[in-house]
Amino acid sequence: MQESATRRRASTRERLLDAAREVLADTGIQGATVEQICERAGYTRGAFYSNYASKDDLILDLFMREKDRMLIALRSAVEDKLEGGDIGSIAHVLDRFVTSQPTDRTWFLVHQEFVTHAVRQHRIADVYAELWEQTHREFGDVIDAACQALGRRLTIDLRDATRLLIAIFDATLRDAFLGSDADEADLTAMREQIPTLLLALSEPAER
Amino acid sequence: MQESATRRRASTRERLLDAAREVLADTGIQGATVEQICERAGYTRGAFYSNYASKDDLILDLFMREKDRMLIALRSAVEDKLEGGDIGSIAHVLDRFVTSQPTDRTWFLVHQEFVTHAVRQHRIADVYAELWEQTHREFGDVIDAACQALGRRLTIDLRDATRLLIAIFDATLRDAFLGSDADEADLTAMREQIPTLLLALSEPAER
DNA sequence: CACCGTCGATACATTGACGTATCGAATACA
DNA sequence: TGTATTCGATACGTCAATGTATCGACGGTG
Repeated sequence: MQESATRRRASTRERLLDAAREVLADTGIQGATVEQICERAGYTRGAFYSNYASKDDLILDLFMREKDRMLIALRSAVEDKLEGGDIGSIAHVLDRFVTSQPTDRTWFLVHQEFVTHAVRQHRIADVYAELWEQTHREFGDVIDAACQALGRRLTIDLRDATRLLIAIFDATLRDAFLGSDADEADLTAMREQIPTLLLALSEPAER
Repeated sequence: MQESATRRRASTRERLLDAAREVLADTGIQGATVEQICERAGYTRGAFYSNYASKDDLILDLFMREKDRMLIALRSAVEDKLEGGDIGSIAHVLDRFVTSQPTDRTWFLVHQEFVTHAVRQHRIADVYAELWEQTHREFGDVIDAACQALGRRLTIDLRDATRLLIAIFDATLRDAFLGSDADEADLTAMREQIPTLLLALSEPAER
């Protein structure tokens, strides 16, 4: 059977992708060399070229894996938050949702590269577009549900509200890592702002 | 005199920086080669090494020039808008201010590189910090003045409001360039949102 | 247990980017 | 106009990264 062979193959690919993620955060896509990636993964370049045709090939694979992982995490976070039924304050819902997102330096840098690369290359842009659309949908659902649970209705378009919150989230991460060399972003300020903002942008729902 | 000599020198540096800006937008900091930059500037590598010790050296110079240019443009835009005395609606003030900022693809990509680089390298981070702080101050002044002129008072911290608007601005650019390969970002949606947002986040000032 | 195929390591040739050293030309100054 | 200096071009050596080709080892299979 080729099962075991391909399983081994899948395993080394995982290790290569994990290593690529780290190296990429350190030195950027262009700065990362195949050798660095292999070294960190515990392989030599032979293993690499046995699995990927080029660095670009691996990058694309990494992007797709990142996208899938993010969406899975996002979706499970949404389900955790929404299906509990026991929704507390609007602060709690969004707060726990937001803090369930990865906020570490490596993640930020990888996705920063992701965006930049996507703006330049159309092949990547397609992958990103799907991630983007799904993220919007899931995030929008949470906001929507939170408002309903609190008996409020947005005074602006749900889509705009979603974009707004995502924008705040991204800017907060960026500012955090620009301002300090901590490994985790400090989100306390944002966690206070978001509920305030949502209250300001909604009104009691007529019933 | 050495005046003319240094003037010539300054001129080639300008051309090198202009070229670097474009190449950098195309291929990123790491991807850009000294040769590419020189070629686009109409020089050979000899001219480069006569002016800069390394690519990093030039990058730092470019960042400082970009920073200075941005702040000058920002400041003159603020003066234009505020000293007219004839402030129309809140939409007009912020609208004209926001649209006075550069919103082209090259600009976006260069500053995307800028941020990513600053997160990784502390020397760059210092330059960025100054840009960031000044931008905040200028932008905050505009918001403040706009509110006063309209007889409204923010219900949230001015600093938070500023961060909010900048976050929207940045996210709008990013989304625009991710979504299409246009050379100029479409800002119409944002230009409608911002006044709405500011109204929602302020109340009539007691007088 | 022996065979076969896959996977990863090693060695090699090639490319291209870098930085230096040297040369020629343009420009300033007497 | 002659001379000195500065700036940019050319040519070179060096080094690092790439991709390929080959070899050995390990694992599945009859």
